[in-house]
Amino acid sequence: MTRKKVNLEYITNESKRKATYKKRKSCLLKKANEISTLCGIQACAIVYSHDEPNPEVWPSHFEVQRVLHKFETLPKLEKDKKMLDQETFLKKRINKAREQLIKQRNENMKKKMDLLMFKCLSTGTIVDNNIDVNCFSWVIDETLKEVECKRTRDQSQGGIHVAENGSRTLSEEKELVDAMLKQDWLMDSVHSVGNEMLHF
Amino acid sequence: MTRKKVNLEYITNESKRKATYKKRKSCLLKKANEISTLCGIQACAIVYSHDEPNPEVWPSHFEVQRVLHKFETLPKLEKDKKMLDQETFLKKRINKAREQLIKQRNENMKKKMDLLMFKCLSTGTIVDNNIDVNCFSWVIDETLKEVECKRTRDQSQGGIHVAENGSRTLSEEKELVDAMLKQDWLMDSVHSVGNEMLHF
DNA sequence: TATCCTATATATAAGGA
DNA sequence: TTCCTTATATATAGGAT
Repeated sequence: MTRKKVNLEYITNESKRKATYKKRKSCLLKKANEISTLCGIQACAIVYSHDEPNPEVWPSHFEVQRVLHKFETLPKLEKDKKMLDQETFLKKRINKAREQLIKQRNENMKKKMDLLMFKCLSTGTIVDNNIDVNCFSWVIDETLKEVECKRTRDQSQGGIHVAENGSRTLSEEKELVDAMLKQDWLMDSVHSVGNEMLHF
Repeated sequence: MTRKKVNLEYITNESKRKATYKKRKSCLLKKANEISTLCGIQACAIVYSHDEPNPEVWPSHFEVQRVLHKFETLPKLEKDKKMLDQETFLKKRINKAREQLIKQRNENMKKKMDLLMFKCLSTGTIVDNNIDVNCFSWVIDETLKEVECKRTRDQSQGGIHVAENGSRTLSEEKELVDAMLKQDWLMDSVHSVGNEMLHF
């Protein structure tokens, strides 16, 4: 996921896949070690490689067995509850992503309107006919309020400043949406929620 | 490990520990998902939190059980072999670190000698009495060879160039060694190898 | 193949809101 | 508490060796 943003999908090139496997396995086990030490918890990981019948385990076979035993002896009811873990996990991710998207759309709309407003001010004409007039006038009102507010507070003339808020451009937003729709593991895993994604 | 380089040790502050746990667990499971998808392998992770009797699992309870079953039914002999996994893993890390250290010591020695040599050339006297004369003269010989070689190849005069090879300074090397000795999880886990570390 | 390098993408500790 | 933000530390893809 560097030098090039890699898609989350099976790597067909074998040597590339193996190289990725090695690096990532190493880091994964390191991370497992870190969370276990830092937070003082029990954890284990089991990772199978393609060409070996035996998995690589962390932190040790013995410890894995200990954790597994604990896991296996959970009451059945608890187990059923835990069956939903992945779905819950993914739902959370999706909801978060959706909220971020909405937030950014709003930011972009605001930015677009701001831009349009200043164009109008400088050219004296409406440049774009495809605008939501209500929204546009709302932005203008808000901007006027801000200006008035600032003027009152400062008791000074200061010009109109457009906040540099780091919001994304429209093309960046499009990329974000595309990227989200490509998240197969989100899509495939939670069908009920996945369908909603299409309405983004 | 950002804003401040965090030591790999139990976080005593409870709220901080919980926050770290949540973040890291999320990332760990994400990573598990990624390696599984990218490399098309089976993997699972089980993480216990302090305040919950049930662990968080990835990718699902069902899949975890499938992987576990595969794991549990390994022939006993194979299991014993796998008992050594963590030790093997750590040994590899230690060996790699040791090799890097040796390499850098050599580079530093060479650099030191280079520096000394040019000081001698410019001042006309030996500045440092605590040198390994054999090593020093070897470096001089090597340098002379390089110069001769270059001259022969280029048939041009070109001055003596010291390669900018990015090797570390002596104080940086010391920091590296200190950092290595602080790696508790390396030290504590492999006693037999750990003792050798002290002789670095 | 294995290792090293390095430009980017991610993860994440602190510090607010 | 949970969510954001931001400055840094890590992870890691693609190349070079």
